[in-house]
Amino acid sequence: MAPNPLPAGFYARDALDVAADLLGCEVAANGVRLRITEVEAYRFPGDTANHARMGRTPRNAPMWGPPGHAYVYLCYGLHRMLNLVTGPEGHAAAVLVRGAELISGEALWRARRPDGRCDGPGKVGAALGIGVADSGSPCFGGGPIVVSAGSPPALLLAGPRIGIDYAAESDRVAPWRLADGDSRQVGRRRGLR
DNA sequence: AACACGATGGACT
DNA sequence: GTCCATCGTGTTA
Repeated sequence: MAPNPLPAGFYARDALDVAADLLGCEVAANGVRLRITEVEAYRFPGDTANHARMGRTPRNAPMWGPPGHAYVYLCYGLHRMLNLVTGPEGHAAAVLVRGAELISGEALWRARRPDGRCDGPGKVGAALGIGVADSGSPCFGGGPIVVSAGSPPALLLAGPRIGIDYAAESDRVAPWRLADGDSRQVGRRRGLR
């Protein structure tokens, strides 16, 4: 029997623990394969930065569904952001993929990211060529986005999240953004340690 | 039906 | 550091 590509319990734990496990994992879509270098946990309940904080809506519906699925949304009318849904069904937590390094698919990567940068969530979405139509699809086989095991970082950094000024102070300062300290594909290093 | 705004990125000072 | 493109979404009326 083939090993389950989704490790038992991998997505049944707190989003912050899953975020740490996702660092170094690989994500592939539309001909490009990347290694995840920066992530951000959106916990549930009680996280005032979480898109699901006000309850279920058509957009955030995948967050309330089973773990191991994608939640993709359009930000600022321009950027497609990739999240991986965590926790059991009904637990609307997710991990935002904020940065990644190229593994393969260089031609497409160059076409989508001419400057070679992939140190922000909108850039990751662009590099993978994903769209909101991919929201809700499975991420461990059978879907357009596939996540698999990779090489974990030797140096793990943690720091406050970015771009959530609307959230409560406690949620803004919480070190729920994680990064591979040895990677160049990491956004604002300010606050990471 | 109208409206305010964003889990950003890129250009610019 | 500042400015703002761009449009789907959620809220309010």
